Amino acid sequence: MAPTSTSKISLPCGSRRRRLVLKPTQQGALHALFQQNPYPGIATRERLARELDIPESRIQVWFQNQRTRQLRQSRLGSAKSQGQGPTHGQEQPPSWTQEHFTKDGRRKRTSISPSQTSILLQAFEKNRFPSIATREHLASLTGLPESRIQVWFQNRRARHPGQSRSGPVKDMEAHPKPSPYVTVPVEPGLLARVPGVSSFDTHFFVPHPKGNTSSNMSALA
DNA sequence: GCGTAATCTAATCAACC
DNA sequence: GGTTGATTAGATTACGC
Repeated sequence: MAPTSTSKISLPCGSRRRRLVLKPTQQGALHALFQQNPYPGIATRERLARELDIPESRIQVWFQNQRTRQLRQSRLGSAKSQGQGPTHGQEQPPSWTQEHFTKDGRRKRTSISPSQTSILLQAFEKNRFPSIATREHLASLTGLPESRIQVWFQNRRARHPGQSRSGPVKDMEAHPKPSPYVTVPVEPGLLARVPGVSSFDTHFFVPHPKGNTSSNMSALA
């Protein structure tokens, strides 16, 4: 896929969490548990977090990525075996579907107070894609875990697409598969007033013109 | 460069009012 | 039943080695 020239501008450092490098022992433990249950619930994830000294949110992400890897491999394997001779056993087809593993419960629903919501809303209005630094700042302001703030922003973006002016999302059908994000430079000063918006956020990381990128900017004014 | 952690969307489940 | 937090698959980005 040819990347369009405007599809991606690299963000200032600090926009993403620093990448975690797992130790071999941690990798081993995660793999072992994955064999038993690729869908660990919150209790298991928290126990692992304590035992391996890895944040629970990183364990959740590891399992997400690992399921993807596993599925991709098994599909690759079965695609090969269609053209080639069948490969007996060894390769576990994804027989581990979710139903078998949902016993271990979900995280308890986090209740977010009106005052916490108000802080998050203010930050959201200024930046729908907060950096890790901003999320952590918001976490300290609200007392909520950073991972819950990340989820809050995800849900919020999904349910409140843009201030999406009046019209329905319509254009861009000309480009069926737009690049998922573009970044838009923003004056740091505009953000300084907002609690929870750090100086890292000198770019707005916005979805590719579902609406209009420039109108997103005008929302700041 | 590769492998993979991090992030995203969209869809869905489920707790709480 | 509506709202909204939690989880999922899948696609993509970008960083550490």
